[in-house]
Amino acid sequence: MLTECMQVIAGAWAPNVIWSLRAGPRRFNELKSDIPPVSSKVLSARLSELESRGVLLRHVRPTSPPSVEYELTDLGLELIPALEAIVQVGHKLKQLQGYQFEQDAAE
Amino acid sequence: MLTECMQVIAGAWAPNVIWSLRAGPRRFNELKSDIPPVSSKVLSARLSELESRGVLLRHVRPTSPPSVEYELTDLGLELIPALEAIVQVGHKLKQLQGYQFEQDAAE
DNA sequence: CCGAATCCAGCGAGATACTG
DNA sequence: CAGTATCTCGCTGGATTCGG
Repeated sequence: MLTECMQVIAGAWAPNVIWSLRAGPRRFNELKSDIPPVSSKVLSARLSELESRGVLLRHVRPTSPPSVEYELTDLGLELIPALEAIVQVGHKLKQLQGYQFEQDAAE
Repeated sequence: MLTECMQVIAGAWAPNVIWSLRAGPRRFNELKSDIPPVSSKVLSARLSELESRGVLLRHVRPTSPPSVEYELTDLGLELIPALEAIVQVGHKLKQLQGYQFEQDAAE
């Protein structure tokens, strides 16, 4: 069970995508800006995976230039507290024993 | 921040190890039995990583044959609710839209 | 029983370039 | 703007073997 369920947030930058969407819908290039090291290819792959898993929704607006918005589903929103809990533990580990993390500007 | 904190549960079978230890201390081969597909090498690697990160403790008992127990630290225990939340979402996705998971005997 | 050492293969991520 | 198409490369995990 655990292993399969973990697939929901598997893949590079998947947690970051969910994290970036926690405050509301965002567009492709906004997400790309939120997560500088991610490439278009990988971001695109992750978004389509997360969509097919029911974590997020994709809205295409027939404007010119094209505009696509992504937002979390109700189920996707339920992942936020989980990620927050992990971040909490990470923080405490950092403080308690000076565990070295790499630099990362994003909250 | 998120990215570094996620490192705490990174690596194959790391979440499973934490999951298996949630009910109390377990020995190396018990963990290996709990997580059939994991190899000794990887389990060993993961345990030492998780130990160095402060997620779990390693107790060596000077018996013969050797006996080593692993148990979660307080910080490690804080990860349990996070994993449970993810499992909850996984379950709901499975039910709501018949998303196909692979077979897995473990709870 | 609990690992460490070695070797190897695969997959997935990164870079780059291109399109509607 | 929002992706897709290739290609390469490196890491990580699997299998196996050996040791305290």
